Amino acid sequence: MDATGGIDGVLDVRDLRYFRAVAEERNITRAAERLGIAQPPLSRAIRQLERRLGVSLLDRSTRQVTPTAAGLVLLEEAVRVLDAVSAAAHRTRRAALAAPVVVVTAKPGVATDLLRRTARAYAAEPGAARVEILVSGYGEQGGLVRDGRADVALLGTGEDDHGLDLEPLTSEPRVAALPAGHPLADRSVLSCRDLAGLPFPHCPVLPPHADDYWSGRDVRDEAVAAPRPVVRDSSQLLEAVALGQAVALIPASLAERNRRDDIAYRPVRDAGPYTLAIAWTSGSRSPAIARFVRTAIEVASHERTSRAAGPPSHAAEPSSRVAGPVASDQG
Amino acid sequence: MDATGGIDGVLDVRDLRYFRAVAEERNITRAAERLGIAQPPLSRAIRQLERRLGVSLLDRSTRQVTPTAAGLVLLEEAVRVLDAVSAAAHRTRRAALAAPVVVVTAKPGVATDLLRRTARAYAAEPGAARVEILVSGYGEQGGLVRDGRADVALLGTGEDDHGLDLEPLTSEPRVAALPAGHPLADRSVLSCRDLAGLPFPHCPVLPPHADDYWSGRDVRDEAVAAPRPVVRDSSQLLEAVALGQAVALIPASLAERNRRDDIAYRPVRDAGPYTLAIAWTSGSRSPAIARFVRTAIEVASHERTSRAAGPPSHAAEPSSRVAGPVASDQG
DNA sequence: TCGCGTCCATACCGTCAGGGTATGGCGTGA
DNA sequence: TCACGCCATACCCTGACGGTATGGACGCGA
Repeated sequence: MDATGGIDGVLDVRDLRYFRAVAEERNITRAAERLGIAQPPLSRAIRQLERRLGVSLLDRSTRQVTPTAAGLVLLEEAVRVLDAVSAAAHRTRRAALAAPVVVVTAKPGVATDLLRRTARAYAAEPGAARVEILVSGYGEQGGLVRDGRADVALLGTGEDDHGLDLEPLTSEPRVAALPAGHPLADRSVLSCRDLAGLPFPHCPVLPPHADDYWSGRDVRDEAVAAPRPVVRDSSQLLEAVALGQAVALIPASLAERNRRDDIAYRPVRDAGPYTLAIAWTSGSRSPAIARFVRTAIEVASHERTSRAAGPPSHAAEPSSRVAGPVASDQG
Repeated sequence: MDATGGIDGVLDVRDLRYFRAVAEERNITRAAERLGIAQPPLSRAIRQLERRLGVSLLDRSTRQVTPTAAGLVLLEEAVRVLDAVSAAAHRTRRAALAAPVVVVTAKPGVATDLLRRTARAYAAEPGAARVEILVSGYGEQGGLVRDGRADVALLGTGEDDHGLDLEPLTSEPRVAALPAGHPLADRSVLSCRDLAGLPFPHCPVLPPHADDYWSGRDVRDEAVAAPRPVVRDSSQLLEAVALGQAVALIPASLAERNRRDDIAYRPVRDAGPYTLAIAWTSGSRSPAIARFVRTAIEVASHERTSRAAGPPSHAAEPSSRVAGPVASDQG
């Protein structure tokens, strides 16, 4: 039970920070300067880590180090741990504040209206915590909740929602945004096949495989040779489209609010809808968060029923997921 | 940016292990011997942790230490982190094995049949990983997946499933198990109200509030003065009932397989069903796990359709949850 | 009320892990 | 073939962490 190593002390936050840097940079020297330490201690730390785990984590060819299969697993787990550690510090500090605070976030443009209305409705409830709204860029929401900087986020389902509990709020069709002169703009309706291979924008904070969010499908298999512009919010996205650098699948409401001559919006027959959901830390036991989530669901449901003129396909089905915020809410 | 403290190095696995022990034991001396260190270093470590976080974590009355509100938050987060760290080590080591392995677990009695059939169907698929079946006691399944000792678990929904992705497989009614001579055994059908205040068994590995699993409702509010027998598996549970120490809500199939004179089973009108689900690490990207989950869903669905004589309420609705195992399965 | 026991905090000390600097080895590309 | 880039090894030093000894506060029982 010692040669193979117990599980208790083999991994440390420091080890995981170090290994993450190396596995991501694929270069020990660069990783060392990213970490602010010298290269030799980092080399040694990684080797010690491999010895303690009894597992080879890196293939060390002379020009670069590449993670082994086990190394890739550890990288994924390391991100999870580091998020959890950061969350622990953030949430503990927030819990120590004199007045309770709920930090909510959403990307600007798509979801901030709903978020503001929810925050207002929540603030009107008796015993509500102070609400702090954090504006964030594309694809940042999931990370903000996971590492504890935010308690609750509004994000599109499938965006970056693993490890979070979520409840759908609203759903709307997605349309293709094309540069005005684009050949496809001549057609009145498109399908996902038409869009294959076109340059979809790239969101810098998401892992590469998450890019299927913008394309409505999985782009991992395809050799995406086309240069992919980097965007951080909807105005950058639309600008990239207008300049002919990209096409994108965007929520219909975003298109409606941004009618312009240099962009053509076209329905896409088989594109999945854009579903906006509220997300929070999986298994959170905070009454304030549970209360806020419930308020958001109510606000969204009221808005659906009040503007009942809209097509019924715009309504999100309530999730059948069993786990909700489990806090009993008598505070 | 230094007085308030950054987030980077304030928390360490060691700190969280230490704090967890203290917060759970509510006694530094006992926590120290549980950790296998002397008391003074532990005292110092906790104080340093408080200083680094800038947060008071413990109320130190003279006879015992009790966690503050922030301390309770940190305790919850610490458990999460420690599970994730343990999972990182376990999964990395498992990923380094020559032949890929999927470790699956279920409690004995209720779910092992389905698990075995799923394992057999999975093993027949091309390129399947080796399946290792881990038997576990009541309420252990969630923890086993969270800390990485298992990859996949079959468990009842609501049991201990936070932080896991899950997909319902089968659903069946729950019945009350009563000692043969119990007054309620005279009635042919019961309701949850009848059972309020009765001694439901206690599962040692679950946190106290999770006991509502056995009672079908939330027992946190009630002053449960009745002594609660501790059970670890279904035979212990039934024994406790037969001895008159407990009553329990159990899946109907378990009752059918354990007909005996000293226990009376009675339907409970408003008790929620027992839903068996397959659970895996939220956001897991392993093709083998995704494949196993899919096989389990197919096996369960085949069994539902094949014995179509059963009442339709026994069929679990497929979850509308968007996130499934995200791996593209071409391996 | 006194004394004892329990429990947490402080003081002091030794060890070793972790970080820094210097340097070597190796492969690649010009 | 030379120079550069990159990783590994050798060596030193600082400081963090754990142990022992001890003090102080509070509660309880005689």
